[in-house]
Parts: sequence; structure tokens; C-alpha cells
Amino acid sequence: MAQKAARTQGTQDTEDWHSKPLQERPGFLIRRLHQIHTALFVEECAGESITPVQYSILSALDQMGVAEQIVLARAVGLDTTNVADVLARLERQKLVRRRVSKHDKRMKAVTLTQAGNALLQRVDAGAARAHERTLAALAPKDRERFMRDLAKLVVFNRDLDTMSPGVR
Amino acid sequence: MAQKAARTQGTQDTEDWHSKPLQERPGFLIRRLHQIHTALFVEECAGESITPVQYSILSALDQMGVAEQIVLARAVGLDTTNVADVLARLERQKLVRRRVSKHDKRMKAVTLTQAGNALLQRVDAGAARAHERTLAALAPKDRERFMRDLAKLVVFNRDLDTMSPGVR
DNA sequence: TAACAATCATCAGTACACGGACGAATGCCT
DNA sequence: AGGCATTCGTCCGTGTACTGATGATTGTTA
Repeated sequence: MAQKAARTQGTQDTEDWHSKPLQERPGFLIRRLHQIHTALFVEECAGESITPVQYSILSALDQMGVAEQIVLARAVGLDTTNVADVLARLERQKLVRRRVSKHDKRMKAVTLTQAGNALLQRVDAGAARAHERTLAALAPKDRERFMRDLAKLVVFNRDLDTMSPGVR
Repeated sequence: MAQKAARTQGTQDTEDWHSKPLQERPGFLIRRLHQIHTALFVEECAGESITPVQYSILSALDQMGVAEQIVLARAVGLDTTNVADVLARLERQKLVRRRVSKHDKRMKAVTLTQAGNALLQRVDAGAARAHERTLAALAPKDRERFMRDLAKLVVFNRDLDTMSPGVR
């Protein structure tokens, strides 16, 4: 499908691709924006030593109450290895608790501790500011549309990264 | 302007921020899109064992001819530690060559080898396809606007990540 | 010229991010 | 019940990404 929408100005074909400056390549800009947001997040949450990914996991946990690692992995869009890694760090800081699930002894049920919950509260405003600053260069209208497009791109490709198999 | 457009679904203030689903947070979506593009890139360049970052560095090198590590770092938006790390891998694969600069013995001048150039050629089409697929969910018009906004966001914040000091 | 600050690369340490392999537990299927 | 594929977590290895510290070199300035 979709085999040759060349011709319309931009969209040059694979030919002269590598002469395209980095600044105009989607992958490059996406990576850079990711870096920028991470830097802003850490800056806004200074003193609390937390990262965007950890914040995502804690947030998800807050919204879900209890969750197995694999459920968490799907929720935040990471593979299970990575989630286990991050959770180990969070557990070391006593922000979450992990215990073997009673129903299925293969699984580990994860919960937020009080400390975890408290951290989430403290960090909340900083996280909001970081997100706000990330998009600050766009006018409100553009910002909303940008977010919609972003969501569309992510949803469209949700099936091809990490947790490909049993999604559903 | 825009001081409390609450009510209209989105844009709530920092208050109930953490009740916002992950799927609607900029940082989350940006991270996911970055993952997706990386996955697509690797998939499209299968067999050639190369990553987007390595491709960026090789591309930059191709466009610049020769470059010191620090120049390269600024060009691709990475810190010098990371660049040195990636370059070490590329050098191990004989894709680049590093030698101490004659003018300034603190610096290392980096060049593309023939193998590096050849790899760049081979990978080019795959890289283009990956970029194309990353944005496939958007109509051409939306795609262009999205890219413009993306560039705007990155430029707006160029000074706060990594190579902050001597950038002009 | 001799002390000094700045610059560049590297090293060590930490954190994300993934694939592959493995053991334990589970569910199914005969 | 016994076998067997699947699922879940973990371990190992690789690759990005940054901070902080260190050593070598350079440029400046007293």
C-alpha cells in the first residue's frame, strides 16, 4: 500500500534523502524533543531525583491501584525487562512494593507505598510545568493540534514496538 | 492570553494534572514516538545492524567531511561522552577513523571510512522508509505542519540541553 | 616564563531501552 | 494424570544518554 506519492513538492523520494539536513529529519527531531523534555522534567523536579519514566510508572500505579509488572509494561509502553529494571530502583527507594501474586505465582503485584504517593504529590506541579514548557513555543491552538497528531502517530503504530503479541 | 480555558475538555491547570491519562501527556507521547521510530528504523535497516543515532553521526560526518568530536556532538545534539561512546563502536566496526588533531592535540578528528560511506549508501533507502512510516498516519499537509511544529519546539529549547555553554 | 583558567577527551557511575535465553508456574489437551 | 506450549519474571549482553571527575593540552595573564 501507498506506493508513490512523490511529485507533490516536499516528499522527495529515497534518492536524495541523505542530503537532507538532520534538522529536517523526523527521527532526529523526535529524539531531540525527547531529550529536551527529559531535561526540562528533571530540571523542574530538581531535588526529587525522579525521571519521566519513573513518573509514568508511579502515575500508572496511582491510577490502577495494583498492577502486575506485565500490565504496567503495557500501560507505559515499555518491555518487561525495562519495567523490572525501573521497578527495582523504585523499590530500592521504598516507593513501590512488589510481592508475588497469590492467584498466579509467576506474576508480581506492584503497589505504591505511602512514600511513593507522597513523592507523586510533590512532583506533580513540576511535571506539569515541564510538559507546559516543552510545548511553550506553540500557540494554544497549535499545541492542541500537535498533541492530537502526536497521539495519532503513536496509536497508529502501537502494535509494532515492544509488547507486540497479546495486546488485546 | 489564555488564562483559564478550563471547561473546554483539555488544558486543565496544574491541579488535577496527575489524573490526566498518560496517553494525553506530551512527554509520554514523545517518548513513545521516539521508541516507535527507532523500532521502524531498525526494522527497515534489518541486516545492517545500525541505529538512528549511529546513522545521524555517519550522516553528519558525510556532510562535513572531517569533524572533531565536539563539533560532531553539537551537530547531532549529544554530549561529548555519548558521542565518544558511539564513535568507539563505529570505529570498532571500521566505519570511521579517529586521529589526534594536528593543530590541537586535545581534539580528535573523525572521518568516514570507505566502509562507512558504503554502509551509508546501503542504509539510505531504509532510513527514508522508516521516516516515512513514522509519519504515515498523517495526511501530507498535516505531516508538513507537524514537522514544522516539531522543528519549532526543538529550536526554541536548543539552549537548555547538553551542550549549553559555548553555543555561539 | 610561570601560574592559571578554559577546553577536549576519557573514565566511572547511573538510568533508560531492547533482544535472547532461561527457569518457574500455569493452563490446556489428550 | 502426564505432557506440553505459553506466560511471566529474571539474567546477560548491547546500545543510547547524561553527570561528575580526571588528565592532557592549550591560551591567557600576571
